[in-house]
Amino acid sequence: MEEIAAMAKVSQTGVSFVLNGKGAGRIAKAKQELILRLAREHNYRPNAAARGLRSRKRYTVGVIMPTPRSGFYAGLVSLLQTGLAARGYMALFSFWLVRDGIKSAYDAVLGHGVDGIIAWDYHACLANEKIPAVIFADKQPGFDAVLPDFEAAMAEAMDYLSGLGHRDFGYIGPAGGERQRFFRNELRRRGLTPVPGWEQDAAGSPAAGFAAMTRLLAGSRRPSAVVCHNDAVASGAIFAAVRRGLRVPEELSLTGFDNDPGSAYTLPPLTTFDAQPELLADALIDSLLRRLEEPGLPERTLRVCPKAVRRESCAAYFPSSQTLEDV
Amino acid sequence: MEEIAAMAKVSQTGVSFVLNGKGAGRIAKAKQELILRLAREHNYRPNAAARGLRSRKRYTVGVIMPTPRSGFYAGLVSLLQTGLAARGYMALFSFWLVRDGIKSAYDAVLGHGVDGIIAWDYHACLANEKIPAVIFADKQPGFDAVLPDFEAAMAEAMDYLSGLGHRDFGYIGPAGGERQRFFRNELRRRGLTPVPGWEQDAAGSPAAGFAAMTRLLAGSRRPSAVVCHNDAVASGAIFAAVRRGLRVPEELSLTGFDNDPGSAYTLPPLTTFDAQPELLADALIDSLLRRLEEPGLPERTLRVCPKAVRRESCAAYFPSSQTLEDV
DNA sequence: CGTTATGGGTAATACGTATTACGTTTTTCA
DNA sequence: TGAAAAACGTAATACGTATTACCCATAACG
Repeated sequence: MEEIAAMAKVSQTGVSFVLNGKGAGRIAKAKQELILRLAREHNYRPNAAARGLRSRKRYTVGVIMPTPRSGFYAGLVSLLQTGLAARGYMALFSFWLVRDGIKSAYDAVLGHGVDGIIAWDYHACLANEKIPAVIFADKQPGFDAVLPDFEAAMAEAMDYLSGLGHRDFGYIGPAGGERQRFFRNELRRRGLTPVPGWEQDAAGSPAAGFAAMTRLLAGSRRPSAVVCHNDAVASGAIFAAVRRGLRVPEELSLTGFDNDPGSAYTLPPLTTFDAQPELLADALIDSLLRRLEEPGLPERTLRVCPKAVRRESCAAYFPSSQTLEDV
Repeated sequence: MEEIAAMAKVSQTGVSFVLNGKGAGRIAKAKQELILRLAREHNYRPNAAARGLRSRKRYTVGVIMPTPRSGFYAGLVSLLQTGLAARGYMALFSFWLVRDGIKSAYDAVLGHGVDGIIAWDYHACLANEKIPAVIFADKQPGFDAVLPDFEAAMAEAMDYLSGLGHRDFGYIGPAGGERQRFFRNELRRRGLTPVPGWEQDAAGSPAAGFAAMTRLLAGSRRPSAVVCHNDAVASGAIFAAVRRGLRVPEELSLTGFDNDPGSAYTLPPLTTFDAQPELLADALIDSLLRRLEEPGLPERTLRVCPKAVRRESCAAYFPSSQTLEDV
């Protein structure tokens, strides 16, 4: 910057003003253009560290989320990065694998200095550090939030399956998770009770889904429809069912969540709920930047309702599926 | 830092020395411990901008890569981030969607100030900016590189299929890409010539694979084995073939690349080549950090050979698959 | 004509850290 | 005992930018 100042025969101050668009009424028009041209030709790039030090804006936001494994999560990562970049911000991702790694994920991001944070689920760190944050898929008083409305989606899934005649429902997904709770609510609303063995624990991978469905099918009776936590789990579950000799969807209906890019090409193609990652990413970015620009704003919670994508993994209730012996 | 200095009754200088482990012989043992304790209790975090400004080390590396869409790429992203974090660095990802977006991807990263760059393919920017870099899947004189050995993997794939009796080979993947070149080399080595229509263009998504296989099968003759650019493409291709009424692998054998987390649960499970993302990520990180620490080192190229994963998508050559009429 | 605005410009400073160059006192050791 | 080394410590400065507080000259205005 000093060099450009010397070449244009002005002070460093002048160059700073011009490059930040505050030259009006301070530096002559002609000189402004000269400076801009020189900066471009020598492709000058302001030193982000110095700028950040002086103005306490880093143009950087931390994104703290679970380790991405599926195409769906990959898409979210890229949407966040590109969306943030489009608004002049850099995304600093920090992934946690297990829940107790969260603290260090926060440390990595905070140690590097960020203007704000996008976080998956709430974590106590957020309260201690007083840093602008928006929380994804969780609501905490005092923080903005973006919530995929899984409750509504679960209701829609169960309504759909009920409409097809199903009454024997299974669930595969993380035990104790939010979606499992919604699943049970829907059972209750229909006057049904959870059947032990028809709910199987599975982290969000195809392998876990495979294992869970295998366990589920080991029982003497089985449900006619299984709701899966996400598409990754569902793909493993379908595989397990088919390998067990079941016809999907004729003998077993399945649904997923997310609308993973691959879920249209499983056999059969998966009926699922598009989480609308573009909307989610937009909502997260907008919520955070809005708060960065205007800190005093009242809390805001945005809800994005997953959109049903009906494909071929659900069929009308098929009586003989009641017991394995019937098949 | 000044505050800690005041509390410990030393100068800021002293605190700086102690916190950077250079207190020996300068600050009394007891005071060192006091300072460390105070820093911990008030959970002091050095200002990264100031530190970066002063010492011209940002502990930051830029990762410039194509937009991740599959689980495989998601894994790579997370491996790079966590691997870098484990060595004290922060990853700044910048994704490009189409090739001409590469420039701005570089700009985003360079504008934020990074110590080094991990880049997918070589790009002219790298030569202009004189910044330490390691290139993935491409070799450029003057730069370190990490190369997945797709040439060897392709040879192994074709040897395997040849061993099963196949001689009519198709290929689905980006036209003009490196892997297509290797595919043709392997054809030539066997005295075969490419059949127009048996090579179909497809970017790396299941949807593209589906479309490509659909086009391929529209011809009057079809290959008995199709090599796919990656698992995402292969999953779409399998789907297209099965929907067309072909039995996989009995009537059509397929292979993929990458060993995507989902590829073990397609129907049938995909025979593929594990790119060994852990090794790749390690190699990239190690290559770059080594150069950051010791700039004068000679160029280094690391090769990682994908490992065959034989599952069920390939079968012995089946004569009647020669023409669609036979089926 | 005196006053005020406007155009054009700079010097000085602060941001928070790491490092260099200096001190002073105490210990070691020949 | 005297000199050198070690222990303990600080003041000053530089990193590159943004901003404040100034300055002077000329134009506009009552």
